[in-house]
Amino acid sequence: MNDQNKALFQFFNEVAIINQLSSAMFQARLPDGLHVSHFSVLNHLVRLGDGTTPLAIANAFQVPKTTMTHTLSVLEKRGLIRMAPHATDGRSKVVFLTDAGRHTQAGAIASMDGPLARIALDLGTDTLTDLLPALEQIRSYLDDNRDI
Amino acid sequence: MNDQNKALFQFFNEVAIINQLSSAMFQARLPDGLHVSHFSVLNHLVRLGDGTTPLAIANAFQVPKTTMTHTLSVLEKRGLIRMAPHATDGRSKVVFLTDAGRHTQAGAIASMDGPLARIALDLGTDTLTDLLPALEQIRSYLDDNRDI
DNA sequence: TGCATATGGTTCGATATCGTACTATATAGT
DNA sequence: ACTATATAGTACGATATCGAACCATATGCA
Repeated sequence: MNDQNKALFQFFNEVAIINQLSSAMFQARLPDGLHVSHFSVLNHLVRLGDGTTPLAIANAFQVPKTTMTHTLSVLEKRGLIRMAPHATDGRSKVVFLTDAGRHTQAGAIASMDGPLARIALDLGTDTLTDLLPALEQIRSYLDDNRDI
Repeated sequence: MNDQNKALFQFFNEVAIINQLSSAMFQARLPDGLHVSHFSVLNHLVRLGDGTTPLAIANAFQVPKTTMTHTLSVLEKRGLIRMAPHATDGRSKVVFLTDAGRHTQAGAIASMDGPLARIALDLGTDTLTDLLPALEQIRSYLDDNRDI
């Protein structure tokens, strides 16, 4: 492997470690048995709107649909979402947030305010946000080239 | 949550998605039942040297020691590493790569050469490597502030 | 219309990850 | 030396993730 590829490899390695550490940080703030993956779905529904199908959510997170079936069943058992049959497609379902789900999401977001503010203070907001355009470009490229 | 924190939140979100996509890419290149986490340990031992303890490896990857016990047992069953008692500490063990382990790591690295070269071609190497200093700084900060 | 194929979702089995509790050995303080 | 505490590793149980197989409904096409 040449130096160029070594550097690329290191890039993905750094990304993996940052993800590991930041996930642990978020996890520690979530209520009892709520996993980061559960919160992510709640957050997705709040930000982009509910009423979408399980498969659409699975695709948005790049996880197999079986994983999303499991995640949604946990959220439903906890009363944070509600599933209804799809209006026009008999095979499909639609997912709605409950009041409890919105409340849980808001609480979780609020609990992360402190740590994020501290990071901004210590590192400077720009240290992270300056990277956003490039990261979005890379994410979009990888998303469009999953068969690479 | 203010705009600053929203941007920080988005940064970690992009990192998570890139990690998800790149892990899937690596995973697809690994031989049969070898998981990314297994390869990562092999790679760590090759790059930083073997003869270290399970706990040291667990700390390096920020995973619980129970997870590393499991990962190492898989690698040992496959004959990719070998475990020996620690020379001076009776509680501890040391981990060594086998020839098969070195061979597997080299093969996996080689198989990623193609995809990495293609990414370099499509995005430009600098698009990714220019971010490395900032990412290292962020990773190092998070690593030093795990209690945040 | 009828049949082949595609799609949305679940079930099931295998494995990864992780927390709690436990064992064995080391170290510190008296 | 003795005891209390700390540390390295494992056993076990719970949950997350994922692939393969399956069922039900939709869609395309003759």
